[in-house]
Amino acid sequence: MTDLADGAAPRRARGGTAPTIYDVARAAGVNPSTVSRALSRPERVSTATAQRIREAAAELEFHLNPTARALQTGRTNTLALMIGDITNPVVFDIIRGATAEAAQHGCTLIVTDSEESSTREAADARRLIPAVDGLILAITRLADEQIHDLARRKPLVVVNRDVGDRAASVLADLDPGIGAAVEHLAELGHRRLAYVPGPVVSWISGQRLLAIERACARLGLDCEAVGPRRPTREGGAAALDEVLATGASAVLGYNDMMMLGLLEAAASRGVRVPEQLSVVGFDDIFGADFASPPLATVRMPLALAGRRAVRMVLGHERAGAPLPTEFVPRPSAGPVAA
Amino acid sequence: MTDLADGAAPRRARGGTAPTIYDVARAAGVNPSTVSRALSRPERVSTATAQRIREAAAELEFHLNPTARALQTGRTNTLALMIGDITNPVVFDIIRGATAEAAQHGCTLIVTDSEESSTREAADARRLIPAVDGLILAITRLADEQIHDLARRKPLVVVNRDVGDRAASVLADLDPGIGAAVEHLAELGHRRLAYVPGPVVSWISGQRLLAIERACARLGLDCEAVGPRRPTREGGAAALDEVLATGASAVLGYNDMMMLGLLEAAASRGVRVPEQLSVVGFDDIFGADFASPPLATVRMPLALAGRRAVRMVLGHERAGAPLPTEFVPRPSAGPVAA
DNA sequence: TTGTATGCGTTATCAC
DNA sequence: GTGATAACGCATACAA
Repeated sequence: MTDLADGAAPRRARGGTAPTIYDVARAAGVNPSTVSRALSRPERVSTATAQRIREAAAELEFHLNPTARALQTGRTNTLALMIGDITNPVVFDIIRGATAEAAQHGCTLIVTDSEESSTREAADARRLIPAVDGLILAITRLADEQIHDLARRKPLVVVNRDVGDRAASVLADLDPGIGAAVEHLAELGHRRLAYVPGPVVSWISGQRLLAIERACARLGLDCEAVGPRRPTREGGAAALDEVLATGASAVLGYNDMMMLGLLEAAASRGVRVPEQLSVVGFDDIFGADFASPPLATVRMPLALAGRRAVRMVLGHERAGAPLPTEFVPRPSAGPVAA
Repeated sequence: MTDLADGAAPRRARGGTAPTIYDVARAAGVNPSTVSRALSRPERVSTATAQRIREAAAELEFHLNPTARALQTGRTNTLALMIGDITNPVVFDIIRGATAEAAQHGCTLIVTDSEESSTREAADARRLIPAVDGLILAITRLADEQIHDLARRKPLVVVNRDVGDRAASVLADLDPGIGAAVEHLAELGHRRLAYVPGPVVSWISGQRLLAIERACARLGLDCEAVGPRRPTREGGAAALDEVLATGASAVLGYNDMMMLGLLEAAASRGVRVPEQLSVVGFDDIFGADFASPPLATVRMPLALAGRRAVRMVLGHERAGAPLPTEFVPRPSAGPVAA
């Protein structure tokens, strides 16, 4: 079978470098191309030689060189997950779902953080695109046209943003979650709502407002949007005054981060939640459940979105129905004061 | 932009495939090897031809194929950052620091999540190691020997764990932060502390206890460790009874996640913090500052740790002094009841 | 079923 | 300073 090695260590045909299929071929007494077949297309090789080759490979601790394979096949088994701002807790679940799904397909995931810079995001995309089989964009700052250009070169999926029919996207159906949230507020006696938008350029922020307005129209509530804010705790805190000025008894915010900030501002200024103001966020990020008071929120299945994005970019799934959102009632949404 | 060859679009020498240095060479009227030099080693080419080549490359929208380059040079300009559990918020600062530093060096970062499985971590490492220039292990579940094996094949840095002199690591100096925390508790009148360890296998958990014991010895306090727990909110919540049973007036936990859980358990059971029990965590994760009450904690500069890990694995920095930790006082640590 | 020959796109080693 | 040519390690038509 194998020559006697002079130790427990696998014998390396050549110095410190990793063994190649040539080394395996020599050890197994076959041609290198047979080794390649045995490892990539086992069904095209007799079971006997396949067995011999596997043993030789194991003995040598051989592993296919992914770079060489990629150069030949054009496929890298690698996906890029481009994150606009990795400090945003919503991406945690997306990353987790995506890495898990990618692993199931034998794919590795490259995660980039653009630190909110569209310039950097564009540069990373250009650099990465020849080295990956597909791109997933989460919280992208790129313009629709830039996204379309990328999508012409490699499979591309955008999470949580509709960029038209020239690029695929994983979207959420906001109505179930937002509908339930507004219904809940209506049942608690609220009649007048405020919405704190995120960045004006955010497509999803606009969608959230539209869904809120649909629900309000259906249930006969008023809704007023205040000035847009940065999607941060500071932005939410800064919005408190304006929200109170609207006379609304409940506020919905672009995301949890902002409402967490608004909650802090309310506490430090003696505005009681939910007695004086009910608060509802979006995303159900880490911390929403143990904020004080715990933050009611509308969430979408982000890990599922990450998984679906991977399946779509790999061509294993076509764009399906939007993912359902869900309302999570918590103490920050309470009855309107008598 | 259109794909029409005779439009304003860059002319593609061949069909849909990306242009190569051969295409650039033909367009610039030079040899392919000169193109390669002009792009990788501009100083070895006359400025005139370099200029011509750059123009031709730009015209063709040419980009070096990183796969082919990697096959030839053996360098991929890629690092793997292997995360033991990506749901742990501490890793996000590490990821952020590492991605930023890697970007500065023109390196891309592959992030993996082992989902707490050492088997999977080992498999990912074996699969990735031929495709990267180095490995960074954060929250690794691998045994020291496995780590040493990997370190023999590629540069490797472990974050927050000492694996001896056979692999590099980025460590924290726990004494400043823990010393300040214990001093703070002592000044508040505490005399008896409890420590809730994380997993018994966790090297860093043991280190934290040792540092606490050093500080207690110095300041004349008592410290008792209770049974180890899972490093989760559930684990921390489950430890509450045992902590109270020790008679300690203050508890330090392996990490913030656990102490956040303990805080919740205390609230739901009517144990007032800090009046009946002061609580101190580790890591200063997202949410620690707005928990109720806000959680005092000891933090290390995790983003800096990520940056340093990248520099070390790239060979740009040798292991330096441990990174300093810092105590962050917050209301969960208060005066001992009279 | 297996072996032969060639190409993937780049860099490296020579010549010139 | 530039050109020709051989690797890098694998996959794949094609021949046997």
